[in-house]
Amino acid sequence: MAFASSPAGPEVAPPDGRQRILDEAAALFLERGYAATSLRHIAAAVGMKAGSLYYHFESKEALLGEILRQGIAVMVEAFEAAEESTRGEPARVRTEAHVRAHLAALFENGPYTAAHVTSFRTAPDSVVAAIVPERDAYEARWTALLAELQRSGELAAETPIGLARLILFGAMNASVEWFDPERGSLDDFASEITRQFWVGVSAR
Amino acid sequence: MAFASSPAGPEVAPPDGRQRILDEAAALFLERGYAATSLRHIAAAVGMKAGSLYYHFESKEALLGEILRQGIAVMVEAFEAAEESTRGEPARVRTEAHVRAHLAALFENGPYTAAHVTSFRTAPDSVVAAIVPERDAYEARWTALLAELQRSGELAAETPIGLARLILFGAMNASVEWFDPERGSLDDFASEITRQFWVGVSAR
DNA sequence: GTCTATACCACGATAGAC
DNA sequence: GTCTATCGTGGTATAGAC
Repeated sequence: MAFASSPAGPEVAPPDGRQRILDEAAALFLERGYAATSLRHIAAAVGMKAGSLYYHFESKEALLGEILRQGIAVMVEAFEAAEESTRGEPARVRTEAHVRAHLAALFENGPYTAAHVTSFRTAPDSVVAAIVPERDAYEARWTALLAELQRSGELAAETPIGLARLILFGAMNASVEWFDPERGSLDDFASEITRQFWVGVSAR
Repeated sequence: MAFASSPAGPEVAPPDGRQRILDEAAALFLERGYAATSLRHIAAAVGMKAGSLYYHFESKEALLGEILRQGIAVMVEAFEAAEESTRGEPARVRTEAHVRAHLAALFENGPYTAAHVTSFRTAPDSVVAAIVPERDAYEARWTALLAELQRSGELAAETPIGLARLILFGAMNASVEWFDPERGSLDDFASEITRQFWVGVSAR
């Protein structure tokens, strides 16, 4: 309804052409994996023939590269929004906001971030090499956040930041394998993962 | 040396035939993914031709199925060893032993468990269906362990067991993407992941 | 138990019409 | 911007010699 009754704005128009292909390809890469998804399959999902894809992308690898990059962009955007909305808040509140933002990137803002997380490890070397710097930059933001919380004395001084980030990322990213946003609340999930990360599971 | 100087026993002999193929295939599936690994590639790693693989396996999918099953078997064995060696110990000690056992399955007992973890999500439906019961059984053991620790009052009563298990599994399994057993100590890693799971990262 | 040879198919990619 | 048609390659799988 919003689309039919509102003037055609770039933010509500259904994606077409290039972006439409990326949307369908990201969803298929997420569901079946990059290597198992053929260009004919992607083209069929978009409603065109395989050869036509080459008007928009120079190769299947280039298509994957673009998806991986957009997956990072979505994460970075979510991170920055969490930064701004929680400046000056206590460490645990900020952490939960960032966890919620990362989960939103995985489950609420299109298939790009989830496709990135599931496809990165086995992506062709040349594709990986091109996006490693952007990935590192995102990870560095998290490391900086945790270091800041540690400096403020709210995060335990003995906790190794690098390992803590990897453990938290692991817990969050692995949820693409089992979390279904239709059946569970992302807010509740973000809250619980933050609670376990922050104070653990022991009775005290 | 152990091999050359000791009588040929089944436990030290290098694998041959069927198991040798499984070893190489599991390593390749782990490294490059199932769909991206061809039978010709596997055969070359073993030192034979692709057609010869069909003497040992009826299809590529059957080969994957066997690898996924062995991946579970390795986890189950490690779990049971941890059970027996820590009966009656405090909750945190038992938890750490089981975390260490799961990590050993991932990094020290061949590529089967790691290949399972990385290949399961995008494995063909028929292959997945056949091993789901065994997977569920392994997960049920962990759920039972955590429930027992909760009944004993050492694990917080308000912690949802199912979610705690998924978060812990996520943190452990995701480490196949970054942990290198040649560079880091698995004992230290198991200890730190258990500490974070158990008491969290907050300064208190 | 492994080989050679090959069938058959789907893949990524290109050329040129429209 | 999408189509049809096709190229060359490499995929899984099979048959039969050794």
